[in-house]
Parts: sequence; structure tokens; C-alpha cells
Amino acid sequence: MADLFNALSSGVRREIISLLKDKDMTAGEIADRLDVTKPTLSGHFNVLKSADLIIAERNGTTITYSLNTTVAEELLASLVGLLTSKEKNKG
Amino acid sequence: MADLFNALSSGVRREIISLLKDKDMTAGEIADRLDVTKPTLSGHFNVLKSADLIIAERNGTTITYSLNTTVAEELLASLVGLLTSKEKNKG
DNA sequence: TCCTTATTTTGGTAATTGCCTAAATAACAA
DNA sequence: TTGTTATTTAGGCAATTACCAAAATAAGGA
Repeated sequence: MADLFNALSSGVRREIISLLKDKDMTAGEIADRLDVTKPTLSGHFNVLKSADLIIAERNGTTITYSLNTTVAEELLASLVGLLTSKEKNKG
Repeated sequence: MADLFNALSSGVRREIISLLKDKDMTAGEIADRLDVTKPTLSGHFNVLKSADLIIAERNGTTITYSLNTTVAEELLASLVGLLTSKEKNKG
């Protein structure tokens, strides 16, 4: 849970997720669209992979990343749990 | 949005939110329950206030914090927007 | 083996964060 | 004004993060 929110706390990483929610992309394609170098991006991929938010699949020399929708849904559920069930102003 | 995720990326701050989701509490009450000093906590309150996630109200010498449920709900909506609408595997 | 493409790892620096103690401020009572 | 309680601000240090350039690795073709 901490890993997930930490992963989301970076603007670059949220952009990566936003790209991946529509279609899978290779590291190079993502690098073409974002304004950071590939090494920097590689570090962000690592953070997202550690949080299990994205999945990497190598095909030859290219690596295709995809959003892990299962974990994304679990994250949503966790956030609901964190923020809701406030009974104070029920009605 | 960046401020919101950044606010959530700290365990201490998530604990604060978790306490406040059930009832409003003063800074001192929160300090009694968490294992950091009051000055450290004060810094976390500032981060949460900057993100508009909590609301501070002074009564005499005490300051009572409450969760800003409106912003909490907006955060949930934002996260849904960030993570969903993936058409790839529709069906 | 040598070359090319794709991506990551390494190494370094600057900025940020998180925590603490000590000092300052705010509100109010005596 | 002096004292007390509640909280924040200031100052400083250690750890982490973010970024880049350069080097290294991986995969496959000639």
C-alpha cells in the first residue's frame, strides 16, 4: 500500500500510467512521449514494477509495459477503505 | 492532484487520515496516538492542509483537525479517472 | 565475431524529505 | 505582566529521490 501511493506520487509515473491505461507501450515509445531521458524513465519503471502497478514483457530487444489492472483495482479499493466509512455526519 | 498523491505517499499522513475519518481530533490527540514528535506532526499537518485533505479549526489554544471529505471524494474520482477507461480488453 | 538497436545500470550531483531538539508564538488565566 | 498549555517555526543533519551522461548489458543480424 505504501509502495502504491509512493508510485503514484510522481507526476512522471502518473503520466506513464495514463499512457498505459489505453494501450501497452514499449519503453522507447514511452520515452518518445515524455520529456525525461531513458535512464530516468528506467528508474520510474522500476518503481512502478516494484509496486506491481505495471508488468514488463520482453520481446527481443524491446520491453513492452502494460498496466496491471488487478493491482490498480486493489489500489482503488484501498483508497476507498482509507477515506470512507466516516460515520460522523451520517444522514 | 500531484499534491494529493504526494500527501498520501507518507505512512504517517495516511495514519492521520485514518484517525480523522472516524472523528475529528486535536493535534495533541493525534500526537498521543502516533510515534513522532509534535513538530514532526505539525509538518505533516501542513502537507495535508496544502493538499486540502484536512481542515484546521482553532478553538482557544487547541487546533482541531477534520478530514475534508469533499476533497477525499474528488481524489477518489481522480484516481478512477487515472486508472480506468482502459478499452484494450473490453468485454 | 562484430555491429546495431533497445534498455538498464552505474556514478555523480542537487534538491527534497523526515526527523529531531530548541525556541517561538498563540490563547488565555491569574 | 507572568505563567501554562497547545502548537508551530527554525535550524540542522541523515537519508532519499530525481535527474543526467556515460558505460554496460541483452538480443539478434551480417
